[in-house]
Amino acid sequence: MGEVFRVATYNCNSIRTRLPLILKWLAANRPDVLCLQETKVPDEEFPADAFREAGYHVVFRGQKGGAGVAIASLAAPDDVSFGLDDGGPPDEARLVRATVRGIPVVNTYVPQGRSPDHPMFRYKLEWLARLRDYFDRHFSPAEPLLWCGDFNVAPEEIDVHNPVRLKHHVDFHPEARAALERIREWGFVDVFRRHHPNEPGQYTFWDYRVPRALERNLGWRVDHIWATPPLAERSVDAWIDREARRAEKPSDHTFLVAEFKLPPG
Amino acid sequence: MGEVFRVATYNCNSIRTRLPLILKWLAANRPDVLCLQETKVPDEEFPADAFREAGYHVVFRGQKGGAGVAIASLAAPDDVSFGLDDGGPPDEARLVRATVRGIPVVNTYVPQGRSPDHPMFRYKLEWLARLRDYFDRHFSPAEPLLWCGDFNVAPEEIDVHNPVRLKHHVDFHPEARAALERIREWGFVDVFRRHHPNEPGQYTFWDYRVPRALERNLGWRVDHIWATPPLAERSVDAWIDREARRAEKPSDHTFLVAEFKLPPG
DNA sequence: GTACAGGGCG
DNA sequence: CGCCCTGTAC
Repeated sequence: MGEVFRVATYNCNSIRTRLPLILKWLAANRPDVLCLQETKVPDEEFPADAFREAGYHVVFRGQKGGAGVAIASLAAPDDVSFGLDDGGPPDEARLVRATVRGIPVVNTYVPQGRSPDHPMFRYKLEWLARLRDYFDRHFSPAEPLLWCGDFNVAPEEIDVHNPVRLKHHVDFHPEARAALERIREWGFVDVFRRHHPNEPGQYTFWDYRVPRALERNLGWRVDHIWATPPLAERSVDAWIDREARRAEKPSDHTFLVAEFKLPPG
Repeated sequence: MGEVFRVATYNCNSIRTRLPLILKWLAANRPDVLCLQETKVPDEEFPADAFREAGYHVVFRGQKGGAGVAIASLAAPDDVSFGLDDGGPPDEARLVRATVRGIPVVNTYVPQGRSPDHPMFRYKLEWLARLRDYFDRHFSPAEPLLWCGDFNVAPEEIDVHNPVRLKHHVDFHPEARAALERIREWGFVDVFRRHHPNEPGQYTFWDYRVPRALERNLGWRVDHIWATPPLAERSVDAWIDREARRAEKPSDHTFLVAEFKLPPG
């Protein structure tokens, strides 16, 4: 037989502002794991009690200047750690890792990069290279592993509403896409795309500044759930919950969800 | 015989932040007139629709740098005007006047004065002198008239929690009290005090910066409803609604309410 | 467009 | 303490 394992990722763009929406979504969807990015709170202000009252464990790492990541889970998480551990800047508010029901989950908020000529863009490319190394040092593509989060990269032309005009945007820049491709080659499957091959217009982010971006579907697919092959093969479905982007005070991103059929026990 | 006319005043300290609280209070209390101060919005951002949906007319004058006044009324207002009209700075965001059901209402947000040695304190004293002249030019103490608002003056020792220590505060300064007394002498009755003579500890403002000011009742009575004698004689009750200061996101002030029995018609 | 930080203010 | 503002980031 086997049990369903439901995973979701959401760039909440302030956990303070989005807490009611997240609690409602958790109650309605009850995922085994929810990965959050851009929580934008220092740890002492993270609303951990609200998650516990909703029946979730939660681990998190934030700071004052933005960023911030968290993993909420129905089962208690094991082997929790934060940041890249290669001797470079650990950037702990951008990476949290936890093992839930035996499955290692890495949740990242990849640096956005500001503009192609800004030092932050070099840092983004370097960060993705360091992340590939991180997977290589800690995991094997032959074993189950989940990588979730806001990757700040749209992998393919199909993943942006205007691939020509956006060619030099930091989230669709050839160098950013190549850096992401290096990680995919290490051994990941794009779980959403596995269930929706060649489907255009499937986005997880719509820029607040673009008028009526959601209605006109002028979006980007920059949030992802990727899995190593032994886990990806067990995926049964994946979807984007656009309704959450139509809520009262929505984030500019929305929820991405994937389901896996796990062996019993 | 006769109908009740209920008037309220509230320094909301940002109409944007306080709108939910105000709408709830209006629904529960249904005053004929609500005078608001420190709306802190330019006119194009005043939430007039929300008042209309609550069944209220509303007139208002605001600006970018703070201040801002409004009069909401169940009946349509007549003779609406803004500011002092004596050739000096009109300061329109500090005075709104409207006639409701035949009763002229002047709603003011008197300048606070910053400190006794600051030019703004001289401006405050001058403003109160100009206001006395304004009443003299437009009205007669022999006719009904209401003056409501944040006067930024506690008239008597009984109206502050520590009259000795606060002697030189701009809101209890002898010169400010004298300037207010000049207006009272023109022909006003302090309606709240008429119904609560010699009652200490009756305040409408508690400084945010004083820890647990409300619980310790370290307040000030600086918000007022004053009436000319023919109207004051018809007042039947007046009270301070401290509950609104215990709400979710309260202002540092609270609502002051007065009721009048008007002749039929 | 939305939310942060930091500074001014009462 | 909790508004305003300005500037910055995405």
